[in-house]
Amino acid sequence: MSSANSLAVEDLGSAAQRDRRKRILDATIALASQGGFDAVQMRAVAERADVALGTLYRYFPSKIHLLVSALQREFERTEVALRDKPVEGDTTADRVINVLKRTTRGMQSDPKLTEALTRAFMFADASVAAEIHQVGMLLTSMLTRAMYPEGHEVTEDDVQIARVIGDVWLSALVGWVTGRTNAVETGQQIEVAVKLLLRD
Amino acid sequence: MSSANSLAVEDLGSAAQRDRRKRILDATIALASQGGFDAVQMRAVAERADVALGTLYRYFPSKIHLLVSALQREFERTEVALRDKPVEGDTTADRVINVLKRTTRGMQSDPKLTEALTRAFMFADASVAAEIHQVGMLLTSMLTRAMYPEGHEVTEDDVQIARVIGDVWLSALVGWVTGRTNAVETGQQIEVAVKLLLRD
DNA sequence: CCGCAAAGTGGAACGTGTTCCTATTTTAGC
DNA sequence: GCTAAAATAGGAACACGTTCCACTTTGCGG
Repeated sequence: MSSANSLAVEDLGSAAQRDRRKRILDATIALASQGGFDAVQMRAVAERADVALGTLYRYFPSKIHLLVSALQREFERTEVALRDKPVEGDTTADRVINVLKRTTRGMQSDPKLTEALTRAFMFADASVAAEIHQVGMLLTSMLTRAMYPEGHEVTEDDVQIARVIGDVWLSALVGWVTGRTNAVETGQQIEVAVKLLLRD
Repeated sequence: MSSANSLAVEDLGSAAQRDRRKRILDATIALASQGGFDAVQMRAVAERADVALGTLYRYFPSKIHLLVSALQREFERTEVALRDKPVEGDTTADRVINVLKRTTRGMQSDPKLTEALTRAFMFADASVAAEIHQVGMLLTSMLTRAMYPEGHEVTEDDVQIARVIGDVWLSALVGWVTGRTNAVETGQQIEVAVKLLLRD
């Protein structure tokens, strides 16, 4: 189970190792941001991160692991940023829509990067389940936090609704990434779904 | 726009060409069914379809196009089968759930094939937009037909709801394909979403 | 400080998707 | 039926993800 996973930050003992990991993810983001999924080439990442190819594979066992881990780091940063700026909006639906639109806008401001991360996420197979699960939990918790003001209890139903919304958001993102929908339509799609799901 | 698309059946003049196309898609399905996405290797498909590699690429410009076109053909067959057997169920939600569960069961009976087709669908980039769009339309129309008995007018709102349901179904399928959820959970996920979305 | 196990380096090598090129076969128009 | 164009065959070649190996460096327990 754990043999094929990416090395998480907590697993890394020395500062040099944490730094290597950071350099690798930075290089990944930079290349993705510039040329999308195809531009994230393992040799290029290794070179840019000043790391041997074998080392890169020691930290991240595949290109997909690498990109999903990069997504995870970005998402964690987004979540921290959200914690600082509590969500505005009077109703549950409004707050959720605001969170999603803010996040979506952020991603749309760097289309190539979003394309790379989204496609990696969707292409991931069972070996990336652990990393994918992490991202899914982050997304769900971002949404449930938006649904309720501080301290409110979150029921199992709420989690299910959040998951459904997360699913729709992902599908909308995929549609946008693949050029089937534009930014406006993506926003509408999310709004429709949230309003339908949170109309109480 | 059209330069990079797969050759559709309508584009093919001669019977020999239609037959080649069919052989290629048959080979694709067979290989996918047996070994999943990775087993669908272009050389293997070409050999099994008794076609040169160059010819394969002339019919389908990439592995993704090939698999998405195979998905499209399978989906069209599913839709035809559904037309014959009208959906049972008293409420809108029941009918939609039945259609989706029936389709999902069909896919789960051939996990490798489903894995191959689903991953191709999710990995597709902008160059496959046309084929993807076709599949999306098929799915939406399957759902709207399930929502209403014959002849009822379908509003824009209905289409939007159908799209949201389709999104959730796809995400659920991806979760199942990647081993994050099992068959039961997948069914529940769909049921939850449909009940939330069609509760009027 | 030594010695050794773990981690990292540099690069060759392999598999599979994709491209390309040259013959050969099929098709269509006359 | 003949010929030019299009389609197909057969296969070499290339790109990039991935694996592997021999060597060097790092870090740590004694």
